[in-house]
Amino acid sequence: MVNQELARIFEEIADLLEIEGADVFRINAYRKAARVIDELGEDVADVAARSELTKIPGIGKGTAEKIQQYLAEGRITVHQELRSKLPEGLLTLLTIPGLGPKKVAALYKQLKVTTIEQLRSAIAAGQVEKLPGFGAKSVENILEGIGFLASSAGRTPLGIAWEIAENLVRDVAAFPGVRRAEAAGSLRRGRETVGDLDLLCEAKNGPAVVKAFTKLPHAKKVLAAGDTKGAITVFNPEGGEIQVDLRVVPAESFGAALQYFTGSKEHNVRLREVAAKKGWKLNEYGLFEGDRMLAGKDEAGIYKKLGLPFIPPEMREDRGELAAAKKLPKLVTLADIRGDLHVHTTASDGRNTIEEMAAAAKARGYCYLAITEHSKSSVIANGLSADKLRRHADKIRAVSGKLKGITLLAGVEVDVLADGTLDYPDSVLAGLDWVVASIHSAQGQERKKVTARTIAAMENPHVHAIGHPSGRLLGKRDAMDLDWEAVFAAAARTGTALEVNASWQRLDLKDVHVRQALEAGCHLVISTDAHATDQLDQIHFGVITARRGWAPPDRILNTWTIAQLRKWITAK
DNA sequence: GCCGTTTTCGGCCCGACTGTTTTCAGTCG
Repeated sequence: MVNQELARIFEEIADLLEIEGADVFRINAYRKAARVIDELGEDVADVAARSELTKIPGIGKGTAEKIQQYLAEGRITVHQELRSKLPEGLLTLLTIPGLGPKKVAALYKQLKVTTIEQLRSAIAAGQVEKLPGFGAKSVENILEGIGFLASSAGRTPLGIAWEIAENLVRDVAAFPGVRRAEAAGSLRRGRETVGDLDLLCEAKNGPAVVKAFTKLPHAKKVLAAGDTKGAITVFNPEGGEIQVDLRVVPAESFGAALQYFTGSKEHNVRLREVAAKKGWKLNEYGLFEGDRMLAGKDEAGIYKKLGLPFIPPEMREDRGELAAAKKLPKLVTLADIRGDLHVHTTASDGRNTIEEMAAAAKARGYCYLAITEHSKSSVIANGLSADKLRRHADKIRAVSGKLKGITLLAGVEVDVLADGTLDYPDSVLAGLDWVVASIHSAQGQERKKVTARTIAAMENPHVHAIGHPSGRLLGKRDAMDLDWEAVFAAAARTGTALEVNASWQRLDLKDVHVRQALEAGCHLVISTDAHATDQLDQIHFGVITARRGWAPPDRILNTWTIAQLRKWITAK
């Protein structure tokens, strides 16, 4: 948790320095430090204990000292000095769309405005409009920005954003003159939440397409409408509105634009550095040597020309993908998945029967499906008694015997109880083909306890995988305070797979933990935890998350044949 | 403030749109 606190403080230092008008590169260095600490797989205190802080890319002597000061004293001098100079409210003003550091500084210095309320009053009194650099229109925009802030849900979960984007891409593709349309941005990279949607389309007449875009019936507001770019907001089921940007580009630049707008911003900066070293320039129109275009029609051509392999969107996070370019792993794809090893039926809290789930899995082309109901302590989820579970297993096997082309595994999702014991005795678990162990209760226990529980479950020879290992629910419930290094080491040692739960509400393990687990030698299983046939589709989000953790197919159990899978189960 | 198959100093990615401006600053991605 200290990682996130430190990241927030570094971000705050960057924001405050920006208001002060400090050197941009110094500001960016703090932002970079914030990001790498936030994404660091392990506890920054452990890295500090090994005196390896400056080995983290983006952490130099200065930030390392500040991290050490924070670990020792719980404060950072520069941060405190900035906070005593600038009121806290300025950071809130900075979150208003359209209001940046320069304008916030002007509002503070000239009108003593430090809160949104004071800003409203100053606007009402006509003071803001008179400030140099402000005017009637900017005042209007600030008021709209305040309104957007109040109605915005913040970042939107990938699963929700995906559906909105699919519909909009279809709309845009249908505009006259549009040859193709695609979603870019963090959605294409598969980030677990997205801030806004970035769409891209190929067309000759930019202004006409932008006009059609801003006239979409579900456009709530029009934020911008230029010759090649439009921005609107649309209804967001998560609450409020979500911003959607559209860029219109010609065919010869489509790949460059797709690359550019897919980001991440940090990945693009690295890529431009590679281009600059060769004396070239890379922008959203293409890769150029002087005026001569070297690439831009498609993304792959740009990477190739720069001497790099095609880097999949999920890897473009500036997490070492350029440095590793010579030996990038071959990432798992949706087509590699041969089965789902965590689903429920009406026997516990699912909505479909064994037969229905099996038919849906077969329709997806799966070779196997594990039915894993809840265990008896999960009363709310209608968990099964040991007797009911035995009879259910018999039924699963009976149904499996009648099916052609797909094998059903009689499994269970057994609760790991608060004391680390499992919800069924070994004798019951021994009679099953596949056992997922999950924590559903006492998730707020201290680190030592939740870690010991998880490890105890893995040490049971009948447990084959740990379900949704962190227990988080995106935006709703925090992850358990696990000692991840200990968990990964135990998973590798005991030969227990860790689940990448594909439900977009969970995405658990998350991307950085997937990568860390793989480095520790763990095996993974991508499962939907589907409670209905249509939820089997969510496997897609699990695959994306695994790809973001650089997962190759051979380390993911459910890309294997059933024979390989059974061999691995027996080995445990 | 970081970083180094050119460097321990001098770089650090690039462009669109808007609004307030008479040529550009601020914001955003």
